Amino acid sequence: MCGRYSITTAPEAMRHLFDVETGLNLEPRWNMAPTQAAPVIKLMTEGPARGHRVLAMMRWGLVPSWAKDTDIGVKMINARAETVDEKPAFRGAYRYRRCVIPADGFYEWRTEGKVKQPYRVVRRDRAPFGFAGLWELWEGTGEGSALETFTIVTTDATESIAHIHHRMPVMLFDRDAFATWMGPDKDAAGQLMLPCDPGLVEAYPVDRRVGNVRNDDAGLVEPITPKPKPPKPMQGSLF
DNA sequence: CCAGACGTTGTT
DNA sequence: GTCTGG
DNA sequence: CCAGACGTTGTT
DNA sequence: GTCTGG
Repeated sequence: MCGRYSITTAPEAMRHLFDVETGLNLEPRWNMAPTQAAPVIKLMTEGPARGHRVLAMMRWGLVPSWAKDTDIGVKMINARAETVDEKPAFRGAYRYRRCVIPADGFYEWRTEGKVKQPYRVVRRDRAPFGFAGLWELWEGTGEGSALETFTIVTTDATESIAHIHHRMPVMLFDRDAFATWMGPDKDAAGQLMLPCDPGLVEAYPVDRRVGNVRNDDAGLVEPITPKPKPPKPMQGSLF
């Protein structure tokens, strides 16, 4: 699945790749976590700019419009591609509010013996990409409580990373895919919800510090070389 | 009809 | 074990 | 997703 | 809001 990712791409490169203007001052994020505000590309749904692409900061964890409070969002950080067209929590967003979340890697944890080892999944060419996402507007009760939130669509893991984890986010690799995903044709968008070509991605182990959301620095994306096990002390004496 | 859920992952 | 915070 | 808390009373 | 369970 996808519960942590990175987006360190320079704003200028993001504007170019996603064809969207932004006045936002985007700092690199090596450790984006649920409930945090992340840059998301959507189409304006109303007003004179209707249909235009915009980059907005949204909270990760979709809060449906009918929710009494925003707590439910924590449980909605991912949406299964297989059921996104049916589930009450996602159906409306899937039909009308598909979005693209800029990223340049995501993290998956694998339990290895006693430790949970994090891996970072990236494109083999190290280029940024987009996650297929859905967004919602939650207006709450009072004035000024409006909140935009998003979720990341997941599918089966592609073969090259399946040894780490059996699910992965739906990845969009180029401008055509971004346009189709956000476009009006729901069924065309649905065709994109597949595991990616295994040749396009790879995974490598990273520092376990990424587990703590308070850590957010460039060291988190550096490959680590697994520590060799300390040699066992000699049992008995040879002499 | 009303009440209550509405989600995913991983593990057993 | 389960919930909350980030 | 993981990490870290998980509680109350009274006193300062 | 809308679906499911009873």
